[in-house]
Amino acid sequence: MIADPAARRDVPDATVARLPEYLRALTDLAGRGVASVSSEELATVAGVRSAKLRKDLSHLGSYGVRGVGYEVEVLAHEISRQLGLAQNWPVAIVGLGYLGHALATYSGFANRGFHVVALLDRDPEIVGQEIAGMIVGSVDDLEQVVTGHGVAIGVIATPAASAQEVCDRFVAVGVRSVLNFAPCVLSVPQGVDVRKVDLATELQILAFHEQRKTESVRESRPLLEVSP
Amino acid sequence: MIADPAARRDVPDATVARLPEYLRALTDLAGRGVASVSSEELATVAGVRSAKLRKDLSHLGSYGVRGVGYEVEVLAHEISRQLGLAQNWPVAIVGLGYLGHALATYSGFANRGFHVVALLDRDPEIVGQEIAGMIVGSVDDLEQVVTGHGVAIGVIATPAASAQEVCDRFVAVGVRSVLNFAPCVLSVPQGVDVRKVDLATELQILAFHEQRKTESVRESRPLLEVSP
DNA sequence: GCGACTTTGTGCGTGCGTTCACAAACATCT
DNA sequence: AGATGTTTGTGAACGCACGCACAAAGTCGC
Repeated sequence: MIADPAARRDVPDATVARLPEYLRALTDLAGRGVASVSSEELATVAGVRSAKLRKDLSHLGSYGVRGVGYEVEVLAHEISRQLGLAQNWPVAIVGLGYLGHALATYSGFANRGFHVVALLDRDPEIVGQEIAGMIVGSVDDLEQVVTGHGVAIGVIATPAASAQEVCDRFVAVGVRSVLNFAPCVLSVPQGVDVRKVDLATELQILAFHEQRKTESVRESRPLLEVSP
Repeated sequence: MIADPAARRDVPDATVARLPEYLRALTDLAGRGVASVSSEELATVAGVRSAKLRKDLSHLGSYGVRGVGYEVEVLAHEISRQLGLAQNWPVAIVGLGYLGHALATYSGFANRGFHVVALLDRDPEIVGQEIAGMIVGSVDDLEQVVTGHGVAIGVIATPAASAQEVCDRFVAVGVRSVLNFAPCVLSVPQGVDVRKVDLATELQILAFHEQRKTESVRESRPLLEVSP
């Protein structure tokens, strides 16, 4: 029963996006001493429907036992492996404003297979400072730092104006995965993955729905102006 | 030609999620003095296909001119209005670690219709500090602050262990939109929207694809061990 | 060992989102 | 005014993802 070769390819993007949440839920359970879970229980903890969870997991292989459920440790290890968290990814963070600062000190990275090996900034005021036990280097040394540490993932937390330039330099020295916190679109050659996180975007989506809610309240009570 | 009533309902979620990016692109263009854009140009700046952009905008109404394009100012204003950014949303941030700190000082909020009216923390060391021109209050006063300022959107930047409790208290005093940065699932009653941002999740998704890339490289060059 | 029960893994129908391709609508030039 | 060119808005086809519902596969009790 070799599950890997068949499942190795073709994991849907939507599934990949949920794997980290499953892993987090499993880690939680393991920490509470739970040894085995059903898809129903795990789905509740992860905030999805059980059918969706089972279909997602089926793309990784067959790691459950019918009539019983999943072994927490085994499943967590398997998801971890498939996500590539077995190896330790060297990460470089460019831009150490408040956000970069938060990222550098975020323990969620180290705990999950990521190792921040370099902090870089352009501002001479910030270069030389110690943040999270590391000395902030100059962005001038980006190429040297990336190749020296074998950085695989670049994190951009600079203002939008500098983001494309930093990205280009990352790509030029072989970085093929970029996490962008700057509010702008980065153009990259094929083969390079960019994921974008914009804090304001999320608030705006919430505002849209919030407005709809308050509008529907107003509609149920018609305005005086339109009444005869 | 009344576009609103027909378009007012049924804006697909996928479209709503892209509106902030369109707005950002338009603001960029306006700042550069551009008065009019075609869907092709705007799509490039926003990082999508022109057909998708046009279909998205069609859900808001008909604000373009065939043969010409869109007026930047008009379209930006319309998207702004539909997103609910015309009004100023009072936001409260709970949890002022590095991340909360970054959120409090993030200018992207104030620029886009959001007004941070309260910062709250549990740690007596942090309560009383001045951050981004505001004094951090105690989380004990959450109910009073929320009702006093009419907070509509609550931002949770606490550790996972405290997130659900803070969320419950938000909901109890009428907050129906929550932005959650804690790595956990929040359970809320129907009618309350929760959006979650997990910094580690994005890195893990990148790691997954990064691993696939390096694997496929290894496959094209077979390992020595399996060669005879 | 066998029946009853539990839970996984999955085939199938449905709905949503994206892309294509084109007609409608406007501007411009002659 | 008519012809030509450009760009929007949208109908239609396609593909992906989700949820349902159930057979397959295991456990447990007797």
